[in-house]
Amino acid sequence: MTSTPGREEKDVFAAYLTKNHLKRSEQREVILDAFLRSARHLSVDDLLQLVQKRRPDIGRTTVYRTLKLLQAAGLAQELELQGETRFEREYKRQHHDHFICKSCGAIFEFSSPEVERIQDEIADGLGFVIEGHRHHIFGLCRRCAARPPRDGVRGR
Amino acid sequence: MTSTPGREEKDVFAAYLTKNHLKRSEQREVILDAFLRSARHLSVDDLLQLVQKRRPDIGRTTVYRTLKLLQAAGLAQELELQGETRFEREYKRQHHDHFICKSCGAIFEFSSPEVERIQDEIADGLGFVIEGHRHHIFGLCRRCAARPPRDGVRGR
DNA sequence: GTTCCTGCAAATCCTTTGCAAGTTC
DNA sequence: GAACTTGCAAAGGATTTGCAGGAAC
Repeated sequence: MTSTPGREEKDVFAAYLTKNHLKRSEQREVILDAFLRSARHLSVDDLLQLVQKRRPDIGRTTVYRTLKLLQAAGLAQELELQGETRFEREYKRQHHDHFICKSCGAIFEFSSPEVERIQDEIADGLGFVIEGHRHHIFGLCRRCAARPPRDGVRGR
Repeated sequence: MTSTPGREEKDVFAAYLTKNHLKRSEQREVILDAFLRSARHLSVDDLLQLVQKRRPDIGRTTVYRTLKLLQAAGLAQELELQGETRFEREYKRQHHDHFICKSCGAIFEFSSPEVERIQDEIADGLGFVIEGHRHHIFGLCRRCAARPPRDGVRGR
């Protein structure tokens, strides 16, 4: 019966810290909170900006370090999209993959149990044990496909 | 009727250079040749070493620059595998994706028309125009899955 | 009080760029 | 000779690390 949004993740993080003899801090709380409230797929800079709106004194280094912790705690996942590093929430989220629009930078998520199944079959054939996968499709989203291409437009 | 291995690629490269008012050079030939003879999935360092076996005076910068040309000419493709940048041959190769063994670093290729088809269907549903995709599966290869895990062993 | 955190500056790593000298056309 | 290439050193961008001072336990 969690009520506050992100409550569960915050508990998980607290437990992670305790278990590893680490300490809670104002900074870590602000960073986690910003991460949880944020849109998906943030860059380190995106997150830093969000964080600094509330606490301008929090440094980039701390954001990097906290993101590592969040990953270790299973709350965040790193993504390499078109050469850019991004982070998204991971906790209790269904596995999914990404479409990336090369024109406007929009990111769409999708998932396909069928693809997962085929993957498993192929892996079995090779005797390969799957731990994870990344499946990125890039191209043009509906809007950009409809729109006449404008050079050099590459949003985030 | 090409006979020399890589003959075709070399011709393509020569044509690319001519078409773009670029010049041939000993260095570019050595680098392309090393690239074509090499195993798949080389890092810049791998390639540099191969090249320097024959011509120790060729610099890293030139390898970077030549790889850009090879990509532009459609001969090489860049791959981001587990945070490492690698290059593989692209010319007239069937599209394929990769399994990466996290323990020994081995890379296996696979392809699945079925997965491609499902992808297309999903993209259609979103009105998305696919330009390409990257599908990486990581886990343990047959040998490493059978072997007791040894800490810290992470080959290339 | 001890251990852990934080922010800064400095260090790394990978890749690109400026430039003077050498090559190719 | 004009235009392009090369290798070096320096610059860049992203991320990590050393360290002294500050906070949590």
